[in-house]
Amino acid sequence: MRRLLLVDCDQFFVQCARLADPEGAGRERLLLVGGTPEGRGVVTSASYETREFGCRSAMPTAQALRLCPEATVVPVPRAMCGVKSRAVREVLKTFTPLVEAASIDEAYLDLTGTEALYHHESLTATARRIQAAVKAETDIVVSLGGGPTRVVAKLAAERAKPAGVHVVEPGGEAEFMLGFDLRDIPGVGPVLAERLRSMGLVSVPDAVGLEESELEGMLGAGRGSWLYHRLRGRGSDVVEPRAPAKSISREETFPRDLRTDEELERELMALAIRVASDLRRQGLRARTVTVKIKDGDFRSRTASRTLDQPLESDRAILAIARELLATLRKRRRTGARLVGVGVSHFSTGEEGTQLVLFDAGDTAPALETDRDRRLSRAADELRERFGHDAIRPGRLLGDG
DNA sequence: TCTGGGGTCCTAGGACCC
DNA sequence: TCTGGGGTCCTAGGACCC
Repeated sequence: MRRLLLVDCDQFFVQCARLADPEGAGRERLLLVGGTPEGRGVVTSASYETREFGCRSAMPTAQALRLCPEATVVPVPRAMCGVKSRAVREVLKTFTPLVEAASIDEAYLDLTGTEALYHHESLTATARRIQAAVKAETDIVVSLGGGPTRVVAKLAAERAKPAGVHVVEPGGEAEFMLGFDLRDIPGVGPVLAERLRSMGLVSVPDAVGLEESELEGMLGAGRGSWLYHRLRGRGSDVVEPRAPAKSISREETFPRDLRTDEELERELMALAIRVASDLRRQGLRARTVTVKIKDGDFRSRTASRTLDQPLESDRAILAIARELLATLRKRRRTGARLVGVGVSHFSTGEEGTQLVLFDAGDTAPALETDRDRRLSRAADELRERFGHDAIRPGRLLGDG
């Protein structure tokens, strides 16, 4: 039986916004982070005070403002969020080497085997010391949940908020789970929750009496068995460092739907260049390029292409992206609210070079040449020295 | 008043190879 | 000449998380 903790920052973006601007956002009790009053953005984090009015994260900001007209809206303080996220993680690492950053504001800790080190204090006592240390060293308020599995630790942290600690003792998982709705279980989203509700199942007690085979019959073997164990607080208890990223993508929702191919291509270019430069900054090349479009009616479509040769240059990645956008637009040409570009199937720069060497005898022309790569790297250097606006797309792409 | 941006994982069908 | 099964890769879509 493992001893896991989930450390979760309370209203993380709100805390960061207040720390970033003590005289402004720092004085606002009714604070919404993310989006704008007029635009299409949503709330990333709503202060506890605005939640009294019904404001929630992921809610359109305009809607949140109608619920709470006195609220102040500020943009996500990205830099401060990065600084505080890393700072919190550093504090956590002083308690155990087994720290898994699950997201920007959450981390799992495995304290199994630290009992002697911590003089056999309770997990609750350790959690309180961690909470105090994080506050003292980073000024960030966290809540902690403890339990033998990740799902139990996660739900315990929800129960602990705000600024609390809740530890579920070994053997107490099943009973603890009875206090939740199915929708609260991580992995049960809106779609599955609605499907369960249509079968008369809303809370954990509604479903916990069903046999595993019954749930499998209702949801399919995989999901049914998965849910059967989740209902009892069973699941993974593995805490390990996050694997390296598998994809990089950038997307943008426009203030108004774009109707023409020309407008969309212009946005696509900016996004492709951002993706490509982020890719190079991480020393990677990518074999797959994906373009995503979300039409005005919210239908989302993707097109992707995987190549033998891994790419890193602005020119090559944009060329593929353009082709994919044309495919999507040919299939359905209607107003688009969003376009996005992503890359995946990474190799490191070194591996990429190897592959290109092997392909040297191939008759197919290389999609990306050394000249493309040199141009892109030169653009990276200019950006580094003079800022993002120093580069004009024409020059950057080598056709100017 | 509609509904962000950055990710991960899963599924399912078809191509292709052995 | 007809038949098949398994494994892997690719593509598209979608659920889900924070």
